[in-house]
Amino acid sequence: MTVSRVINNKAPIKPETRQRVMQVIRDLDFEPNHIAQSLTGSRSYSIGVIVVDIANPFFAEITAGIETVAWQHNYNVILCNTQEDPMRERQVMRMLEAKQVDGVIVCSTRLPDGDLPTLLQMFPASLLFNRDIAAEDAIVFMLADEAGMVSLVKHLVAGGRRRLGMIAGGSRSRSAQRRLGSFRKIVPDKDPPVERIETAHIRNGFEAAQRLITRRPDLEALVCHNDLAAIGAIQACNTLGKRIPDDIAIVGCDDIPLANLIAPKLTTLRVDRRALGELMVRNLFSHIAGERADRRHVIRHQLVVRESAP
Amino acid sequence: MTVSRVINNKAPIKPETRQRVMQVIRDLDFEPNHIAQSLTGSRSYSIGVIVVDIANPFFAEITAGIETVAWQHNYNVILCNTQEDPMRERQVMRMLEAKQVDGVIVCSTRLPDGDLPTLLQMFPASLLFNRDIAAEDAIVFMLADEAGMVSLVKHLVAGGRRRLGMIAGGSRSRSAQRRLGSFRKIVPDKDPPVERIETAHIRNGFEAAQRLITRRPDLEALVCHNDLAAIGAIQACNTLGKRIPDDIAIVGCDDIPLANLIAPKLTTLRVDRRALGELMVRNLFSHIAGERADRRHVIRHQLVVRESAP
DNA sequence: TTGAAAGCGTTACCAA
DNA sequence: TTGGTAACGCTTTCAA
Repeated sequence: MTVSRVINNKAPIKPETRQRVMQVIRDLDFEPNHIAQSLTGSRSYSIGVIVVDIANPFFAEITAGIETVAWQHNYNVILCNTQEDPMRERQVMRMLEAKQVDGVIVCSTRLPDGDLPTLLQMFPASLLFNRDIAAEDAIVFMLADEAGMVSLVKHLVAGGRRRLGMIAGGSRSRSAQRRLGSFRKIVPDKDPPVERIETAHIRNGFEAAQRLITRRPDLEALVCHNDLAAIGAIQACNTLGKRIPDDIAIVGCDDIPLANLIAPKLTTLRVDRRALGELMVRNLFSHIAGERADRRHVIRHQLVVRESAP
Repeated sequence: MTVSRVINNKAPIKPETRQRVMQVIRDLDFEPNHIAQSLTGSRSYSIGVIVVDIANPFFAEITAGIETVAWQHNYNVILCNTQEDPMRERQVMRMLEAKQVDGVIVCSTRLPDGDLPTLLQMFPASLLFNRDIAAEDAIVFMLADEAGMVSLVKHLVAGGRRRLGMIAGGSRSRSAQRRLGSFRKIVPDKDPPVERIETAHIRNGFEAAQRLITRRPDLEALVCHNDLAAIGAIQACNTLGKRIPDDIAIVGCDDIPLANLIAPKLTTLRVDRRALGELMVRNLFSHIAGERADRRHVIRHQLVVRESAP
């Protein structure tokens, strides 16, 4: 008991006793058993991080940020990769409950709206990234997709470009819906040409751009769902003999490393993933600590102007 | 007790009792408490994965492989990012011990040889990736850097190239030492030109290649420590007016996504990171299960021939 | 200021 | 085939 008090820095302890205990702890190389600590019901000092794909650099960097801060708070991270499988996500949550985690961060959940509240309330605290839902106590972090699109289009229009087209993302992706919706709303043209691609990869971006430009050779700019699609679009322009940015401007989203390496360098939107991860855990922890902070957070992209749309 | 037996599928249980218990478990939505299970001393059903940088796609993909198989075995992964800090690595291990993990996988440890055995023996099972050490019970997975270099050089020589140079990695990196050593040993030239770069990034590769080519304009091929350096070298060749692969061939290592996107596409060495991760946990698990499998494993790269050195 | 007793949810062991 | 009891290593509560 006395030892427990020393370890947890709890009064009252006579300074001399404390010293003596500390010495023995050192001598014995004693490390308190977290498992037993958790069992007594207080804290497990671990949080669950659920991501759809840890091999995706976007989530890997967020996770890196999360882990850094978690470690500073003496917490560890139980990493769960769902591989986009809602079933798996559900199982993972049950497992995290059994492991008594003090909180979860769920990135881009694939679970239906209806299931989320019930599942999340198994945890003392929960945070959803990239999924807006009116869950009772969940913290929500959203990317400001609409605002990002606004800054992109404003930048293009300010550069004197009027006829814009878009290569939009998959119809089931919510962020794709938000970006496309916002694009349609603010673009000068009332009925802008749009091509949807189910997966936003280079190949699809290439083909979509070819179709778009062939259909509307007078396009002055192409807004792409993400950088990969934009890189495909750049290749399509090369193939079709369109000069970038003189004939047509190209913008993407994400600022992947390649965006700054390709020629021409890509104008795009960036969000500091690592900082985002750090911010999210901090929020989760203050929630765990019972502080009632804001529950809804909107993270804005930063416009990165490069050669493809100066 | 009876419930425990049902959960763990242990005899003897009357089938009818089993059914009755199962039903109640379903009705109550009962999930056994892993924490308590761990405390009784059996298994914690979690393993620690220690990586120097989870934001590095190389480790992120290995981790993805590990997580997949761990999940199949009902295990979870406690992810620890050491950020190349040996101190942190030591602390992380103590923490994992306190968490009673059943095993650890340590990727590219930065700890000195002397400390490793003591630290690793805290765990029921341990696996080292990319660090060869004669630790008692640790499993060791090594990349066959030497063999990879051999296949690279053989390929270049078979293409009729004799005068090879190398952009080698940092002097403190063991894999850089192995690759450079192997290069020197098998290259036709007895004293080949070599430039070392401390961090193998594009910028450094660019500069090193410029120096190398300026010093030895007759070079027929450049072997680079990794793909990033190789991409820098490609840019340097463009700057200096050297045509690839006609004037000079370039090869890298790693097969990062960019290697297949850049022009010319890069000839390089690949290792299937995800499969490697899966292989490693499988090994760890059979070790945990007490099966005495091989303890030392060498993973060979695969030569990927592309345009930069056909 | 210290420590004895009870309890956290499970499993090992043994008795019924 | 079943279930009572002790034990895992800690913290909470209460008494000394």
